[in-house]
Amino acid sequence: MPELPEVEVVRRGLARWVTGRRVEGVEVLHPRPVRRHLAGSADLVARLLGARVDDAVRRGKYLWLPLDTGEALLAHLGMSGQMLLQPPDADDERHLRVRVRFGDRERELRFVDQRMFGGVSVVGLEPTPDGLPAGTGGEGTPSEPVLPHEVAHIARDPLDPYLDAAALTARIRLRRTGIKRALLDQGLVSGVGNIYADEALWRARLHYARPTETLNRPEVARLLDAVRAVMLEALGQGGTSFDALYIDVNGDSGYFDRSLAVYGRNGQPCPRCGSIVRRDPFMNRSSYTCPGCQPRPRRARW
DNA sequence: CGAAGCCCCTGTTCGC
DNA sequence: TGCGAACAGGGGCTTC
Repeated sequence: MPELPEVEVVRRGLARWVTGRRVEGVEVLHPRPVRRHLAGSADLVARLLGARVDDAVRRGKYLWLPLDTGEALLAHLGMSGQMLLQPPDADDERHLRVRVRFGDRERELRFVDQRMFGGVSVVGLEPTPDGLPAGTGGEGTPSEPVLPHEVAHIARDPLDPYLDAAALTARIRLRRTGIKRALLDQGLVSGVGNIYADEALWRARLHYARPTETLNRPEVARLLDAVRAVMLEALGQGGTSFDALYIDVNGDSGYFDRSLAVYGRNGQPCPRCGSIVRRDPFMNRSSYTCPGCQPRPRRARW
């Protein structure tokens, strides 16, 4: 799925366009992507009609549009979700699931999702436990200190200015698991998926199966710096796109895939030491490592 | 509480 | 060419 940088690219595109616009029409074309809206699609439509969008906010891979009704349109892109801003006369996409029309008729918001792991719902907002802004919003302005209940269990992400890095480091070191599993745990730190986990581990020269309790504080700090750095670089290049499944609100691909050191580069040389990158099965997925830079620890855990 | 496995979907690619 | 298996960037839920 799109990970943090890709979702942030989408958030920025939405913030620029939909903020201040009022919903005039909503069409749900498939029930599955609205399954998390338990009251049903008719209720979802009713709550959106006439509402004005006030912002676009993101925490980790979750994205929501606060409305002037006090609720928010919550979205998760899952593995293949897209938020597109299209001219209303553009042909419907093959996997178009939800359409939101605005008063001005210039563009409409389309939720497109092939695999339908993602979805949208209309949710209430509640105060953040710490009273701090919930995540990344606006045009450089902090978001309001409220977030959807559905996002309350999601930790702050590496690009969140209010992330407590010292506390996160301590929590990681208290875990009893492999470091990559910890990185992928959205309740510990959010926004990191398979691609950026592998890239950050490579940059920090750590193997994915390093037991968390064997990492010292500087090692964890180095890893978190690497996560931040790789995400910022990806953001600067519009995110990572392997195919047409991840694109921004205008349908354009990012090009960070050209900068990936190990992810998806099985059999190719490590850009740092030349060793051949390997792919290992990991949690029903894959992990890519450089055997030279990231030797497997004697005591491995995953 | 934390850790780990299962499952939800569709489409493409790969190997036989 | 045909077909089944493997695989694809996630996360909620259940169980232990």
